[in-house]
Amino acid sequence: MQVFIDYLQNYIELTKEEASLVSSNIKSRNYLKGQYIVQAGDVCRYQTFIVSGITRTFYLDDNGNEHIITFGIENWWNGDMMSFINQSPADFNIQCLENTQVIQIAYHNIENLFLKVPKMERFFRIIIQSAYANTQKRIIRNYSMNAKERYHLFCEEYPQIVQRVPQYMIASYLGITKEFLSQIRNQSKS
Amino acid sequence: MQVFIDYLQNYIELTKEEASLVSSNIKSRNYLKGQYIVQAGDVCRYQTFIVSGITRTFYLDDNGNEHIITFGIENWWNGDMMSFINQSPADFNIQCLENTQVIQIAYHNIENLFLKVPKMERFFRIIIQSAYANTQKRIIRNYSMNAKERYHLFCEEYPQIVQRVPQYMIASYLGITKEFLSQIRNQSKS
DNA sequence: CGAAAATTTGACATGACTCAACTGGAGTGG
DNA sequence: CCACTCCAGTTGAGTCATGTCAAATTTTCG
Repeated sequence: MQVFIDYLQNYIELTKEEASLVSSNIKSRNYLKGQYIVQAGDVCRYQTFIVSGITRTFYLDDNGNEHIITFGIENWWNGDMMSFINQSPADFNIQCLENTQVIQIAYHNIENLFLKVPKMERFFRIIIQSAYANTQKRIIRNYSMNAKERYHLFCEEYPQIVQRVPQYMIASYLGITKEFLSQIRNQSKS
Repeated sequence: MQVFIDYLQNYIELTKEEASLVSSNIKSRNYLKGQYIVQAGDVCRYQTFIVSGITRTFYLDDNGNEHIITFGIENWWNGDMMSFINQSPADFNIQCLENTQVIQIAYHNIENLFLKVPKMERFFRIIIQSAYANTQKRIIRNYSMNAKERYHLFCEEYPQIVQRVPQYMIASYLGITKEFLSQIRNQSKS
């Protein structure tokens, strides 16, 4: 828990009472490799903060193809935002790719927490703002760069992820086939 | 101004005093067709709410190609989020495609407003949350649908936009060339 | 060691792009 | 009201980036 409070203090200042209010509204939980934090069709009941481990958020389209929307690593947030906001069935699956420890805030607790500690509202605004800005950046990259460029940029920006997840998932994240990624990697060697 | 206060009340309840605090921190402004609300390289000083008119937000890549990230119409927000948050030079341009009336909140006023009316913090969290969820949806669509499917979906979802902006801009938004969009439209007729 | 999972390889197919030429308004000015 | 230009949209030929499918190879891990 303390890890999480420390992390929060990077964004907002909490008094002792506020910190303990936060603590009483969160839960720690451990998932095994392969387990799901959210499954498409279920309601996403928590915002999930990753303490350790790694996750992937993916969408299964009508043709049965998986599309990875994002990975989650230490100190990142995860969750199907739409599903959480509206408490409606999730479109996405979130699966742990390693044993993963998380901190979770339940929907009914978060609203409660926002009332008692308005600073938390601020905190989430800040977090989501930058997640939003990053998604926009991603859209641009998909449009203005080719697959090879996107791959190399990804390797630079997220070396920790490249090392820890299978290549075919990176291909999926980049929006290309595993075969084509393989080809790209081959070219780069020469 | 009142239009904007009414709009806010859809999301949060404001007392008279709060409403007047909001009013005193916003400004109305009119832009002509072709004018820029934000230009890449400048700092984005405002969050901009569109009362009437239409805008496009686009990115100019290293090869000189424009990529439309989003359009903005009545009751939508606009702004380069990264630039606004960090008060750093903007990557994006926001241009009016018609004469456009907006409400703007300046960076220094918004922080001030958040302090005095914490509900506004809540309001922005909600707005940005759904903007974020929409961008994620867009990424999935780009990956799981081809150009023709994306075009038809766009026509269904945003008929108001299709009617009001030139075709080559829609092609740019969809991530394809104007020539290819033209071809798609031809196929669909038969 | 053996089976399953991940990656690679190669032949072929295709969606989407490029470039250049052409068409058809919508001003604009004489 | 005509001639001219400008801009958006269309058409077509050729090309390229990326996908598909199937088989071979390598890696992982029980």
